[in-house]
Amino acid sequence: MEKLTIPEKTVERLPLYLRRSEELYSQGSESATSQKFVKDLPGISSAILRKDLSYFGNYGKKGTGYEIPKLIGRLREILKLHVETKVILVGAGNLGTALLTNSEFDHWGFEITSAFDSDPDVIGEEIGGVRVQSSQDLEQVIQIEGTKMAMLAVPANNAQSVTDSIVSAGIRGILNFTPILLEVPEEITVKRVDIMSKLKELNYHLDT
Amino acid sequence: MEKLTIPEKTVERLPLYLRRSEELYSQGSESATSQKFVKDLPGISSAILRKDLSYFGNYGKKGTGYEIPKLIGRLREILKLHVETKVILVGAGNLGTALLTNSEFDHWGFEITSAFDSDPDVIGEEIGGVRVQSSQDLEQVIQIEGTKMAMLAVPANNAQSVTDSIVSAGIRGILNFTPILLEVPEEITVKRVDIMSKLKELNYHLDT
DNA sequence: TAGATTGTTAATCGATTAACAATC
DNA sequence: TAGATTGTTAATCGATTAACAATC
Repeated sequence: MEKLTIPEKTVERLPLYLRRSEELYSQGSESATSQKFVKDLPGISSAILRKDLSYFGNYGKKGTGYEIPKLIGRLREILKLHVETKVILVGAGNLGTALLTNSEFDHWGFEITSAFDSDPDVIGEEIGGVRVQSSQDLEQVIQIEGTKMAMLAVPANNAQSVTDSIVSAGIRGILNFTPILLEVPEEITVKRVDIMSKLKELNYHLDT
Repeated sequence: MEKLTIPEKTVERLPLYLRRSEELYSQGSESATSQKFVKDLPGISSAILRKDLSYFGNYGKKGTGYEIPKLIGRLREILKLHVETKVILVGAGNLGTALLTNSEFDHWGFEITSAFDSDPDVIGEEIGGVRVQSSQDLEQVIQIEGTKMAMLAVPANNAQSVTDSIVSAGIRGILNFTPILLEVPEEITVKRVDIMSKLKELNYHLDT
């Protein structure tokens, strides 16, 4: 069977399409043309929207456009939002607390199953419905739960050692909120949330 | 005078190069070849590093590579880290607090000059050396300070109205931490910190 | 000098856009 | 049917890579 590979750029745009669909729907639109759809999505043309969607099937109606509720359903399927993916959080400081109390995870098919911290004052606290556990139990809990994804919101100086530990316990994907460039085996995927780089790009654009 | 435009992708990689340079330096390296430099920078080849750097001048030495301290200095110049750029923060909740107590801003040439919130319990508090002001004073403070950049860490339902207000007060670049797709005039630049999209991409890679 | 690596050119690759036949 | 827009092809554009002359 031939496996069609979806371009990386397309994968990156899909969540944006879902957000935009939900926005249009909440504004009362039942359908939208590709033109109307990409209005206010900077850098995305109607042609690219049509091409991106066409990788997954024929969702539009020639002459009229796309039915929003149907599109939302399809995008939620493609993005597998009906399956709950377990994620752990390491580091329950201010940022960790913001993540634990963020209601978006649920909407996007994620469940933060456990949170960890090394501060005795924080261990045992319940934040956003999750009880914070000791970092000492990290590896054990990952192995028991079988969790494959982790968010890393610890201080920079702990980032690499925590990474080594969660990777050896079975974590395969890491969302890294620290400024550290983590070293991991090549089969492990790391994505960074890099605020400073984003700010610098913004700054660069304002100057240009 | 001809203005050489730097590719967007190159601009995005520069902060990463600075981080990697500082990492190498802190590990005791005084110099590095392009090969050694891009080790552990996934998706970046030595050729692309050399090409990116060559847009700004000849920083390497043929036969030996790049001198790290010199490279750090050059990158800090290119990225204009010697100039302090003023940024305001709107929303001093958990995420806002994490930003206010993040020491990276200073290192990257940013100063959070003011923070705003609408919660009376938070207004007047000092967080990370910045006193939280009332959102009612937002426009006035922006105009007096002449700030051009803002970070938006407010609840989703306030995001668009706060945006309208800061844009009318003179803000030209926004780093958006909310899930809302902001509508702004086309001369205003918005960048998003989109955690759910990053998690979804990560998730997609683990499945594939 | 001999060995090594940069800076740069030309070739390749992939993604975006323009354009239009198919069709609702 | 007439008008409009999708889905898709071919052309364009831009970014990455391979390769090597220049040179430290």
